[in-house]
Amino acid sequence: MNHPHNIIFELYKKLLFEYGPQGWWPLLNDSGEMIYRKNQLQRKLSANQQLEICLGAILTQNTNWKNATAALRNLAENKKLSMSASKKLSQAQLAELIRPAGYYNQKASYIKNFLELIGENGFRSFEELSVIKLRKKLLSVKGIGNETADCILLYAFNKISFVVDAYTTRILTKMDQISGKTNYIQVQNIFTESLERDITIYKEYHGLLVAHGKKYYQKKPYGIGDPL
DNA sequence: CGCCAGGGCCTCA
DNA sequence: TGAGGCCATGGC
Repeated sequence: MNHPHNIIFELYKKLLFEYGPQGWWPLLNDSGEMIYRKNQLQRKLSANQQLEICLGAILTQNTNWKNATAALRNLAENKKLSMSASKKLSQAQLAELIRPAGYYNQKASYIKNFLELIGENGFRSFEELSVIKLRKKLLSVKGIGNETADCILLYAFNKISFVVDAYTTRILTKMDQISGKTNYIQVQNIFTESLERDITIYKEYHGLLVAHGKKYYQKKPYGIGDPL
């Protein structure tokens, strides 16, 4: 296998050494705390957990994860984190529950669109689709763009698709690997072409980039004090 | 007070 | 295709 950007795999190893396994995607426990599953990433998710990941991916769009968590907690406390219960909510009821996540009217609409795609048969009917086909279906939903689709693919459907977020772009820009006009797919390709096709690496790498990004790439100018 | 958070859509070139 | 405006709460 070719590794045109060895620096990408080198960065992964450095981040893993620095921060350790991240256990993404986090899930709510019964006490309403977000749990990162560092030692049981391989365990199969329940349908409700798959749904929680999908809704979390939409709720956290351009939004602090704490705010998205508060919205998910509202849904959980009201027993709405299941396909059947969530589909019974009106868009206005949904918007009220997810209010702390911000953009709540837009996101309520986006979530309704997503639930409509999944339909009555739930996630099972999608699991045999190729990652290409499922990605296209997700992108056809109004409210699901590249990053949200890849989060859902990777973490909810366990399909290999690298997630690129704002931190990823900032970190690679600082490393002179991309420029301001490198688009999403181009950044994603840099990772895909540089890494072995290992879903555990994909899951961990995105979590590690976020951990690193939160520490050094929040304030401008980005990357001040980054030791890597 | 201002800035921004684990984006995406629409409009207009 | 891509730049700019818009969506909104909560933390700091």
